[in-house]
Amino acid sequence: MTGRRSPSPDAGPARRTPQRRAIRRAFETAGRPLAPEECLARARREVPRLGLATVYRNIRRLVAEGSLRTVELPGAPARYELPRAGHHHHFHCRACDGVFEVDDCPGGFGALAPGGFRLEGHEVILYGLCAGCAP
Amino acid sequence: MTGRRSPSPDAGPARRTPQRRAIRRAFETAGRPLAPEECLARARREVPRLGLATVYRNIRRLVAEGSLRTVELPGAPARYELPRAGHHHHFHCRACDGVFEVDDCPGGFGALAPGGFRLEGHEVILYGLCAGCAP
DNA sequence: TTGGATGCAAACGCTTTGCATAATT
DNA sequence: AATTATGCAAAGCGTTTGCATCCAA
Repeated sequence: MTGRRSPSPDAGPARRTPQRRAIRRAFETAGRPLAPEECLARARREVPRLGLATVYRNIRRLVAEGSLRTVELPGAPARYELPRAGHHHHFHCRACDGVFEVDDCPGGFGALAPGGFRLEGHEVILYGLCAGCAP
Repeated sequence: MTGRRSPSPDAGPARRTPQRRAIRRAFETAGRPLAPEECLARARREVPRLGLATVYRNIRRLVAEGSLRTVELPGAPARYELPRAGHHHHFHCRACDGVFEVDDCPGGFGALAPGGFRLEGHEVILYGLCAGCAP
């Protein structure tokens, strides 16, 4: 046996708490990837005393469980989204800072990698103005 | 007139210091984008007492001058590279964490943006193993 | 009752800034 | 001599962790 009990991490089966419900609901109702702070703001509508640390802990757990997926962005805090069907990318609005799903992928990356490099994956991020911010 | 003298920022014409020389040389000899810490390590070979803050300040100034370009990456500290000719993207090695230039671009992003969105730019990051790390 | 979950605050890693000192022009 | 540049340490920002308390099972 390990001999050393888990330090404090949320290891066992998840318990049903109002915080968890509110956090999960924030993602379900957003319809787009959320940053932790955005998730906090939304979830606080249900649980006003909710703390940011709780949001981070739950996001981490949901990601580990596969109920949430991490969306890493260049030069911006990560967003988190509910897992969707196919391979897709994201659009980052320069005005409202919102992130939106983009269903498709141009493909054709195989030829880009320099000789001797092994290509294992890719990321595409589109920038501009979302429908709500475009004039 | 402004009436208030510059707070402390490096505003005037750049002076020639050994630190600056070493920092610029770090990028010139690297042949690939560098993170601030990588730049520090390289520049310290010439100026051992060089401080990290000095590296950050000089990088910021070089970027403002256009002598250096920022390479932002998802979930990783930004790199900085000497400005090259055409539009290009980057390859991020999962093993050594190094970043390398990729000369081409697949294009074809125009069709991806959702309806009503205004596409203004894009970023592509390739992942895998660089020539030095590939088996 | 009991171990996981929460909230608050402190700690962290990366980056920026304040300030006294060192160095360039 | 006048100022900018440097180095160090402290502050900021987003994220994680420690800990006493709270609560679901």
